Amino acid sequence: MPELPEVEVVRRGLDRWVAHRTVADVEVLHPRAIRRHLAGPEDFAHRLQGHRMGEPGRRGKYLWLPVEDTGEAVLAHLGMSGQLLVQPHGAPDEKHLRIRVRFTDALDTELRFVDQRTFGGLSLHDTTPDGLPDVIAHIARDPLDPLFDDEAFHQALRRKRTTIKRALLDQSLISGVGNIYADEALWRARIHYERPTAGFTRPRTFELLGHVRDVMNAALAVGGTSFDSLYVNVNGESGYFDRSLDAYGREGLPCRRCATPMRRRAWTNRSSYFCPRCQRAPRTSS
DNA sequence: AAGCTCTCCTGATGGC
DNA sequence: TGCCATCAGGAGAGCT
Repeated sequence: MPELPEVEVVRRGLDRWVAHRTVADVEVLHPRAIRRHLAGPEDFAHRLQGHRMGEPGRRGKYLWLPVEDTGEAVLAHLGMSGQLLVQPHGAPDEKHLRIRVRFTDALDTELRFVDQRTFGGLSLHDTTPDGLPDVIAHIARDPLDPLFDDEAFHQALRRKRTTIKRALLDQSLISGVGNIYADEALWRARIHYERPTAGFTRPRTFELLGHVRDVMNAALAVGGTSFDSLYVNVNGESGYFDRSLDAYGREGLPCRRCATPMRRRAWTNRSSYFCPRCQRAPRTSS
């Protein structure tokens, strides 16, 4: 599941293989992949044709390619299973190929959006003066953004009447964190996912943010190492980081700190993985 | 009105 | 073997 580190690896791939190329034509093979572009597939293709792509940006799990001369940007979200692949023209179509972008240059590669579960998609939007696509103005800065405000995040936690994992997944408070990295950071910080945010002390918040950044940087270090290999990491896979996970998916396996069997709990139509000894439940929850 | 639940989608997997 | 249920989950719509 692509979260911030995986999306950042994709952004680097786009920067290397797609930036500064001019679009020749766009083929939309599945309408759902373009549903956030309300004007439809023909409009999407027409607005890109003949225009040069700028350098890709990212905020949280969103990434975008500016269109150099129109003030618009192609916004991409990978959803659960989306991939952006740079492939040779002759490569066979992937089973779940949704959108193909060809370029005018002589490089023998095209950009492909492939997505099995079609939660992701591409769309075109105007950009705000700071270059952000206008539809993601509500998405908070992510923890790897130098302008992320730790103190403001702490104050927001104090104001909320919710629990910490919900807050970590709330993209308007902090972006880029999904189910996997939330569980990983909480395990590292020894915090139970149902702990109320209102009781967080400043040191506790700052420590948690440190763990969020550490686990994301560790994933980037692994997934980002080979992004210059054309067909490997331009695609949103997390590289080999899944071998390094301490919490996610480890139900029944010994906690890497205290050897207590890890647990999985149903939580908001998904799962939370945690160590029942290192991450004690708050009194209010059972 | 903030906070929570529901829904979209497809393929892998497991039970009977 | 076939059929149905379950699970994976990001994010926004919609409900309370």
